[in-house]
Amino acid sequence: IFSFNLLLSTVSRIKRYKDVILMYNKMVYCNLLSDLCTLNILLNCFCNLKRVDLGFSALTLMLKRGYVPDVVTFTSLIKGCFVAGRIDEAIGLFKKAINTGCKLNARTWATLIDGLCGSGSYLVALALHKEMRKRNDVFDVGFKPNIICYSRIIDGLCKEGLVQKAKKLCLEMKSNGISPDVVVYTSLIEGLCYVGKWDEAKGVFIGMIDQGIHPDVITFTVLINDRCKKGKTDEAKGFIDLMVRMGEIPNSVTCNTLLEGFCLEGRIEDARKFFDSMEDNGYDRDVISYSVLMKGYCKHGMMDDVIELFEEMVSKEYKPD
RNA sequence: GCUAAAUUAAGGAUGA
Repeated sequence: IFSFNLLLSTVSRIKRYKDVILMYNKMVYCNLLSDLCTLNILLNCFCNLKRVDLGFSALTLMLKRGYVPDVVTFTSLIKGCFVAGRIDEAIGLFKKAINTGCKLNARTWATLIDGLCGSGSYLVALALHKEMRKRNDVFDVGFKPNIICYSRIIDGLCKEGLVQKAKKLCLEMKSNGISPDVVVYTSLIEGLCYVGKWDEAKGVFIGMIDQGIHPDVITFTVLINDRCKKGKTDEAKGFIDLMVRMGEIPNSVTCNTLLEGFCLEGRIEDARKFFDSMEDNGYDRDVISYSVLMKGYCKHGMMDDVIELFEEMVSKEYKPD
């Protein structure tokens, strides 16, 4: 059976889930007795085929055969529930796993956070996180969120405008010995910008540099985006200069953001100047660069320029989207 | 001891 499991897992890993099921059926036909591992592979295939219902059937079979579902079983089923949009059931399974004494690992937790954040249930994720922390203080249930898990929740909270909660979670993370990285800092900066706390955002930016965390192109783009949306495009331009001095090269997203800023301020000439300078500086352009500038021209009724720009875009083999 | 939850995994930015 080990050999068969190895075969099935290999086929499963290359995503040929249906073939796994066919092979499994042949095994049954040949009276080969499967074990828990085989059933886990099978169950996972059902879940990945968006058939959690069949996944649960596999679970039933497992129980009927006297096997005790393990971490792998639960993790697969949780993922399957999310794939099928059955969020409440995913949470229910997670709790059931803990209550039945099944020791969950970092991966199970990551799967749950991934599913919750992926469906926008950030507050649910936070509540579960808190609950798990409490539980783990009483009895070790294997709850050890890594920086990715923290980061997803922190970012989600920031996007909901709940920076205070995000900051608190970040402090908790630190107290657990995990230092915030560039992604976490960037999320917090974006969250602060989102609620209009620019000074505090700038403070975090300076703070991260003090901590030796180098802001990257995304960090700068977040700052630039905020300044642009607040009508402070010159200040935004200043950040482009700063990032270059700090060794970060603006990418197309960074440039598009500033381009949009100029357009929003009605400074179409400056937008064009910057657009041209992008080429000179070797900064990347993409379809969005053209779209943004064309939108600017449209708003000013400069239709000839729009057409000219569009033709230039097509001639440079940028595909209109 | 070998096989299972894609650990070559999973988190942050721009226009429409």
